[in-house]
Amino acid sequence: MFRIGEFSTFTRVSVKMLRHYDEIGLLKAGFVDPATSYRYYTADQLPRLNQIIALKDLGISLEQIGELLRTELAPTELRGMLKLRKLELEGHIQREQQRLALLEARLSMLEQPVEGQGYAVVQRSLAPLLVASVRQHVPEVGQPITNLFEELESLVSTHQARAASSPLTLFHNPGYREEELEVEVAVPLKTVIPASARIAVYELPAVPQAACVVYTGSYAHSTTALNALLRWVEANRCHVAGPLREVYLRFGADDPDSLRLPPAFLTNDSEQFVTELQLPVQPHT
Amino acid sequence: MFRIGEFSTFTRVSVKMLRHYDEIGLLKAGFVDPATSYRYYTADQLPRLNQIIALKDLGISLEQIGELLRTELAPTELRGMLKLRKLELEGHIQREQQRLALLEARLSMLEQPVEGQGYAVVQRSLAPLLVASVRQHVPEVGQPITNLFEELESLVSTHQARAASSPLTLFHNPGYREEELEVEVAVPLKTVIPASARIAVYELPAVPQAACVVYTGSYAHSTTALNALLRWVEANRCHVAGPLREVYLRFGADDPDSLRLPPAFLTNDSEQFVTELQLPVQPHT
DNA sequence: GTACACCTTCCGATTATGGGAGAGTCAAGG
DNA sequence: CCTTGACTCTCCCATAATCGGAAGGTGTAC
Repeated sequence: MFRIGEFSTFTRVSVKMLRHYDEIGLLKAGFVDPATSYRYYTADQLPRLNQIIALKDLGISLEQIGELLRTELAPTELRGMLKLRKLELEGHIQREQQRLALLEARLSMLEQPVEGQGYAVVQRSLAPLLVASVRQHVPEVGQPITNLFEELESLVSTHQARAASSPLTLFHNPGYREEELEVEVAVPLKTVIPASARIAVYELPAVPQAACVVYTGSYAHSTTALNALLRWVEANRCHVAGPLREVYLRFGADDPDSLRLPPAFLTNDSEQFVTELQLPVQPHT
Repeated sequence: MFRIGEFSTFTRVSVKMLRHYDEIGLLKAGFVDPATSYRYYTADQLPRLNQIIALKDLGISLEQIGELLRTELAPTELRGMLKLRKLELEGHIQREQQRLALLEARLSMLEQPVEGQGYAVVQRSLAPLLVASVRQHVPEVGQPITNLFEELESLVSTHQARAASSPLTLFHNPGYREEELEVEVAVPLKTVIPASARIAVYELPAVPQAACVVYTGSYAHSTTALNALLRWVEANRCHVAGPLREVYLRFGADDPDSLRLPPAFLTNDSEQFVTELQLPVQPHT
């Protein structure tokens, strides 16, 4: 039987935390003196505590750990989780690196004078466009969207209905933009093809007036371009009248004629990409 | 001028957060209607917000970001921070992997029956030992300790005072073990050498009774060994009477005779290491 | 002119963790 | 046997960044 302080020094878990684990039932003290309420721990409890801190280091919340330990998890299960977590961690690292790239773009933005960032914003109208599209909530722009494009393109190609213009993404104002991002990825069609539950086939409405800007380079630069767009909108005293569209004019540098490659977001070697942002606007108020 | 919701959708910062940033003065709304308290944002504020989220993604707290932006940071400075952060991130990744290794050890512990974990705990006495030592708070076991050993060994070798026994670490109960770990790393001496402010030279007291266990392999296994030790202490109804000692009997597999290599913690290829844990105990109560 | 989307403030919750107050307990030494 | 000092108890509060919700006011489009 060890007192809480001793147990704390050997397990390197703070007294506060041991008490906390006791409270939430994650690791109850082995014995509690009914007279003094002193907690006493036994060596038998060490394995469980070790499990707990191992799982905690895996990034699992205490609540989930409690559930896991309640089910007396088989070692193989743990192994599996370990592997899974390892993968997850690697993916995490990758995403971190992407973030760094994006961030680099954001920072480089600051190095130039804020005003003339060299983005030529033009106002024009957008023609209606027959498309096949998937609309979906995604946690963030990137891989998921590329996957959606792959799905769409493969479907459309089986019907040989692909029109020779660029694929695009529409960013729908998702409620008040808490939580997730609602995107609609769309590829142009020359003929109507059967829709499905997931995939809609319809005509994107014409837009009488849109502020448009073309940017080159990876997705990381889109922030800057959007910035220019909004600045234009403000300067011209219009207001936004529809979801932002992002049109992938050129992507896949080696194969500029192929429209069938989905855009590769956030890759490093994407400096040759050409993208247009289109923002529907209405003049005046 | 954009209303908060619109600004939110385009910057992908939630309305709640925009209001929060306004409150704490990180990004004040460009204009607040005095009658309605409506917040209005301008395109001019986009760069600043982009800075904020860039820095936030760097892992910097909002408070610090505020300070940074107040000083109108030079771009080169930002570059530097970026590089720094990148390094930091890589280090972080490395540590994560170490943690995974340690964790693997913890988990594998579970795969064996909890009882006989094959650790032979013996009780014996420890002789007094003249040492040079550094006592210091460290955030975690690992690199810092290795460095301390290097420092000690190099000092001792200039005096040619090294005794031919193993270096060790003492883990002092650091208060109640909140915050940091207080370790004392020590190398044995055959003669007294001058002490300094950092480095103490004295005789470690003899310990009449200590529970000892030898384990092989990397530091990751020490948890298990300590576990066995505490179990023994409990079973033999003694209690702990001093700081835990960790004696590095063999380390640096290629050069078993060299006592001058500091132990390499948490490395992968350390399966040949031999370490003894010694825990001073007192019988009975 | 009414509905509906949007905005406001205020209050509370989250998760893992620690600080501190005020009071009780244990063990060792006088 | 009593004091002392280290230890423990419970309770309350705080953090940082973020969200949820309630109650009430605003703007605008049909």
